[in-house]
Amino acid sequence: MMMKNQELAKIFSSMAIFLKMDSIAFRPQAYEKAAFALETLNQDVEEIYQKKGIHGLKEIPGVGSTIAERIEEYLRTDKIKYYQELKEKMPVNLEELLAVEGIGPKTVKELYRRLKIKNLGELEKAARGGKIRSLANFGEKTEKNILQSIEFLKRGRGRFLLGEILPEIEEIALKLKELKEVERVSLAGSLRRRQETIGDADILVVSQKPQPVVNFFVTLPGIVKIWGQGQTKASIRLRRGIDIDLRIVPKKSYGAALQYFTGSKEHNIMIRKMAMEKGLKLNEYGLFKGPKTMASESEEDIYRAIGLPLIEPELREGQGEIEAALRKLPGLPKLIEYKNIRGDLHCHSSWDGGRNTILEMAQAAQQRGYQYLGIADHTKFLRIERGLDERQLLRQRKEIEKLNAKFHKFRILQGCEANILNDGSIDIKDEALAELDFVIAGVHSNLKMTKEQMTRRLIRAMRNPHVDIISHPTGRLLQRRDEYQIDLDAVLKVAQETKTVLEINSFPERLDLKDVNIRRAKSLGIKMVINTDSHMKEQMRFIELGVAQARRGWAEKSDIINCWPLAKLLTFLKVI
DNA sequence: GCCGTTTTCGGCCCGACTGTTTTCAGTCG
Repeated sequence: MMMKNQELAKIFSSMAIFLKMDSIAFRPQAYEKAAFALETLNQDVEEIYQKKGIHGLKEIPGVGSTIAERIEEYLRTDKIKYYQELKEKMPVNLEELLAVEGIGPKTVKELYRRLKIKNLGELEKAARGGKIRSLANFGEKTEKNILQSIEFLKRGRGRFLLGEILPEIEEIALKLKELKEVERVSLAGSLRRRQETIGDADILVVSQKPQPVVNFFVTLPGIVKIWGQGQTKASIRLRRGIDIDLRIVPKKSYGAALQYFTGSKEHNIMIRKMAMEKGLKLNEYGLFKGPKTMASESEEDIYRAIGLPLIEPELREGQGEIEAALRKLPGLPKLIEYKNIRGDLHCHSSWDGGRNTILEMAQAAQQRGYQYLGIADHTKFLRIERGLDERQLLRQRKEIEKLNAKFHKFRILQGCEANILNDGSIDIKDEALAELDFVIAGVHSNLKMTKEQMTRRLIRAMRNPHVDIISHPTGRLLQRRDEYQIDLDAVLKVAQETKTVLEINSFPERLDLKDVNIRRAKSLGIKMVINTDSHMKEQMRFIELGVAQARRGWAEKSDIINCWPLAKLLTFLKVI
């Protein structure tokens, strides 16, 4: 989807790096900005060009006449001459070499000029052969560091799922909190913004005595490498491969530091610019007017002094949040909060092979403070998941009714997660679907259809009057499988028309819908539901990942049907 | 190379740490 956007973004980032090699000022940032704009654009650059030509391209922020011409050149000839020239001058595998910790554009250039190093393999060979230490401004230590970084790279570094990293880092944060020198601990960076995958973790600590905190941090169990340690910061790698950066600041600059280290980079550049326009200087120690501190202790103070309301971390992606904050209407959304969830409408039970009985799942839901639980077991097409048929659904209904009779102020709703077959029909008869409190339908088979077929398949399912919710609508699995081919615009349009609810599936590798699609759905007034898809009661905690994704998608509690009071939900689902 | 309710020219975010140097450049976030 939107291939040319991504291709161009990659080319422009590479060009920025080539320009940095030659210490060219500012032009690299211009290319980086254009790359970011293209990467995050939700329109196809090809389409823009077809419809509005080069003027349309220039409307993209960060794209001026020169870059617009280069985009045009690429769309027409599949090449950019200037880029080819830069590449010929320096025919190296940038992506590979820059992935090595401590190697930047200048080093790549020097290594190529002196040793003709073009890729990771050649770099490793040179380092092993002791060739690097002989270069001017390189030494033994640099050579050793390069070798070690390569080792780490080979062992498969990459990004980690939010869901697997968040609990681990929160545990470390707790340990830090217990130190007597520590006054406050907060996660920062992409973890605090709850990005779906995390490159490395940032922890911010408030302390008057930083040294003991650093010492404690670099001796945590499970550390395989200390990247560096200073007076106020340290950086380590844990055995499982995640890097953690720790920063320690005095209380008075906590807000400024938190704002600074939460990012994103794009958001912060815009904030800093706004500060400058007001004659202020913003850094991680505070917001200053000359020698005078205007704000520093809390993020809220900083934003206010710049003329903005506090912007929630999940929104700080440079995707229009500052513009929205400056607007009166519609302004910033009042984001859904973690405590707004009143129930989970997609949990499996032992009926379809889940680990826990309906009662156990219901008890777990009650412990979470929920008012209701939706049991949505697989249906018969999915034999491998022991999917239920019409008769089993009827028997399950009896069990649920019995359980419900015993509850006070809690209710189990019976649904199912039915299968959308190839032609868009549902694998359970309409009469049986009509008996259920709600129906989730999802695609679980034949995922590799063409875009037209898959779109038609989903649309037909949504037009079934019994179908209330579409589960994991785009089918992606993070780091494993792409979304299936669908025309999402067409699907959203039908969801809007049929009032079909789209799921925000909270499973760590799903998070589907994802943030940008949640935002698109919301803008069309489409309702969503945050579900965990739990196959055992322990997985119900994944709900916080779904809420995080919803917040990143600018969702408010009115957009999410399982934040509504039960009565309103039941009316919506047409349960009597 | 982009951008403009201060500007069509002159600005463009900033500090800590490291390793190599003897005063600083490169990298990172």
